[in-house]
Amino acid sequence: MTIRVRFAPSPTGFLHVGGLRTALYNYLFAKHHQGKLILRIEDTDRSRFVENATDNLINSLSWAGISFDEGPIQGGDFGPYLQSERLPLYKKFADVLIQKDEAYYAFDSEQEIEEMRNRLSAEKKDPKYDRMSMKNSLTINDNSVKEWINSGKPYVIRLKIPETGNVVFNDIIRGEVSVPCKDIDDQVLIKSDGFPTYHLANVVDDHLMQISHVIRGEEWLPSTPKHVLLYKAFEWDMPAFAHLPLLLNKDKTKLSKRQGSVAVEDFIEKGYLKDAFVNFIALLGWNPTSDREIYEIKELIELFNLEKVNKGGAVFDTQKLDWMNAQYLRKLPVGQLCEMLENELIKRNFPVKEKEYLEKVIKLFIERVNFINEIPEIADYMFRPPEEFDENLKIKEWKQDSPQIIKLYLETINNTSEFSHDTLYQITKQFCDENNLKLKNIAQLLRLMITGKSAGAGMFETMEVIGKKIVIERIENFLKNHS
RNA sequence: GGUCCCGUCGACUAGUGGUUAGGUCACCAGCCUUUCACGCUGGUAACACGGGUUCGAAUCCCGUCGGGAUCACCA
Repeated sequence: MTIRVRFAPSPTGFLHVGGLRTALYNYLFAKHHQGKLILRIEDTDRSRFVENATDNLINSLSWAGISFDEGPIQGGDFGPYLQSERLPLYKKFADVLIQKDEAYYAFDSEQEIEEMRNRLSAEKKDPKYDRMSMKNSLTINDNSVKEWINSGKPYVIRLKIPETGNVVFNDIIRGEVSVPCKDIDDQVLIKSDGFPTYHLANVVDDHLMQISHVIRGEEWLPSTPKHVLLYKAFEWDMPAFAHLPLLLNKDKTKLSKRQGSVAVEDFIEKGYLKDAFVNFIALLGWNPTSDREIYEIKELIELFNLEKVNKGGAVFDTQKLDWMNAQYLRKLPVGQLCEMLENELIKRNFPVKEKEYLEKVIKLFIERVNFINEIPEIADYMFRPPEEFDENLKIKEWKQDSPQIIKLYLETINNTSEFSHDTLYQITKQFCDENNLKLKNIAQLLRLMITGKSAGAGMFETMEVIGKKIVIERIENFLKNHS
């Protein structure tokens, strides 16, 4: 059997990280089995249609490196891949169900349904569609039904759930799941606007597109029995089901916008590296062994299997993601890091520096950041004079006798022609010995005057990169203002 | 509330009857050191609870509790 899986988002906005993980697992599963990955857009809800949402979805997906074998853009033998373009199909299959007495027409108004629910609630019963007390093709005669339909008045088609028995199905991740039929509602299949509901459309399409495995979020688990019943009503073979654990907020509720960023776009914007992000997401709910954290996509494909997917939800905590981003950042070639840094500098209107200079800055700071965009923040002084000086550092290091010491020191370095880390280190060390000082004191004093900050890269390396002229300028300037 | 799913350190997880319950992030301490990081070493920290089954349970069964999802003419 050839493996065919699909990612089936509805285009209602941006790609959610949970959606990305679902797509990723589908992708890994497909690639692992040399199968096909299909993108199907579930746009059967006209009221929630969002312009450009599909493009956004595809952009985020392709940023993450998830490509599809079939879909609305690349096409395929099982199209169209937009549900809104498959409308006649659903109607046809709904009619099949009516013929087989597995579904029925219903003519109730919204208000009538609400009244029914209120009545049921008052009687302490489940507010399910109360088939026999309502207006539908089960309760009114055939002629009236025909008349209603021919008159063009709105109606829906509902699935006729068996009254007794259980729906039992197997989930690859959870094992056997069983639900009593009496707890399942007569699901609307075709809405009064003629569009199918998700339930009908997804079953029909999965069948027609020959989907072998339905891999989707756990939020679909409660409605899976309806889908199972649908397959049975059509007498179709069922795909295998795998319901993925949810991605959670810190408070363990389903990951949502209210508690922080959830759009993949936001994470791209924040500067996360694609490989780091994918690596991290992949390990949220699945682990090959747990003695390793960093995996290339190739390895993920090789190792992935649904059986090892966890059952419990996973809190989406970005702390480890940040660490992982740093790991990937440090593996990147310097040239690429330079380009990234350059973009960040331009974005901030920092003075433009040549590539060689940026390379040196990268080398100084790459071990100190999780994101490239942190460099302009923590190392602004590499690009322009410090605008302020750390007060605490000043109080701690700038003593009564500091001006004299620095003046003396200034003379020493003024006389050196070679302004490299090694020579600066030697000179400073010697200077300290001669003046009975500790290297530490001078270094921190220099840091204060040249960078204004208490933390940074090695001071002599920093001075080497900034260069003699500017270093001396900054020291003199500081002396002028602090004598 | 009904139904379904789930329950190992703060977080991500390994574990499938016998382990001092392991790893990673975070946190703490020490080392390194011109500061901050990196790195290295060490540390705090978990099997929700109660019954069984068994010579022996994190692992199997039942119950309790807790958490979540879902109950639309949304997906």
